[in-house]
Amino acid sequence: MNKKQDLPWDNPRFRNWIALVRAEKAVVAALTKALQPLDLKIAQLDMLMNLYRHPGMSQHDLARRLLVGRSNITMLLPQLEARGLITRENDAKDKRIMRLTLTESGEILLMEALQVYTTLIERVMAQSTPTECDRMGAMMLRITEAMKIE
Amino acid sequence: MNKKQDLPWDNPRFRNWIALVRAEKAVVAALTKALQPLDLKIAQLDMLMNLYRHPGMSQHDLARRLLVGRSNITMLLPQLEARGLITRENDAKDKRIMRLTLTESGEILLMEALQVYTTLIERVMAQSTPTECDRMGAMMLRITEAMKIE
DNA sequence: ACATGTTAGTTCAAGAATGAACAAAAAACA
DNA sequence: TGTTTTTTGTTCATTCTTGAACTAACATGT
Repeated sequence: MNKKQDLPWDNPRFRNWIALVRAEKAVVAALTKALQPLDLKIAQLDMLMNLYRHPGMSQHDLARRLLVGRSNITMLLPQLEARGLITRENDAKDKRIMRLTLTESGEILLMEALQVYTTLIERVMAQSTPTECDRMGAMMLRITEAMKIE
Repeated sequence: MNKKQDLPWDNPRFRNWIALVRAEKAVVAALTKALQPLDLKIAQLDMLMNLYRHPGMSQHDLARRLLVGRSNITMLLPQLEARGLITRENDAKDKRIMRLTLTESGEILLMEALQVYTTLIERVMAQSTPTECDRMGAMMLRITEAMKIE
């Protein structure tokens, strides 16, 4: 076993993956900072975004969509509820389910946050041509699919 | 202000970014699971990798390279030290600095972990041609650079 | 030499995320 | 109907991560 040759740093594919991870971290850090004036965490923004697109969602669905545990949702939602950004109502038919919806002020804050988000992403994606960007996006969808299998 | 038109979901660039985030999460989840038999967390693997490439690194340098706080390093290193994977020695000249190095068993474990890591990344990157993969990697480097400025 | 400032590492309190165990409600099925 | 299983959400203990405050050691400048 030739050690040197097996080292992943010499592998272009590996280096490209590392580059992706670092880029993602850098953008997440920038987004975190950019959202501070709105007093919003990324996890909170993710929740608001999902509730905007799917009003009346249950906590379980929200957790699945965000790829987090149900308990995490239970812990984080009260913050948003206390700020009046969302409402939690019991489902009429199924008393286990909590139906989540954005309030008006929640929607307003979301729109502000999305403005911040898109501005940042524009800057990120301005680093490549639209074609290149689309190609990357398609590649990422394939990767996500590949990870689901086995 | 046309609301519908401004929604980021209609923006291809935005969708591509979301795809990247989801792919990264999926791969991280897969890697976390793949490393379980070795009883290694990703954060620990990152540390071992860096110590392998830069023996005698200080904790501060390690923190900067991993983009985490210094205190995080302080909290996590004792685990690796207790398992005999690394050593921490005071620098001879500057008594503030702790010099970190991999032990032999640390290096052995690292090699096993790298095998797991590279196998996974091969599967990830097999989703695209080498050219496409390189293009993506270059794009990520540009993004990282763009995030550093301002 | 001495005062000031900077750097390396630690400690601590707080927030976020996880998974296991649990209660209540609903669904499946005999 | 009555029993069992599944689903939804909560609670709890644990781990990870952060940022601020702190100590010790070094550096700078007068």
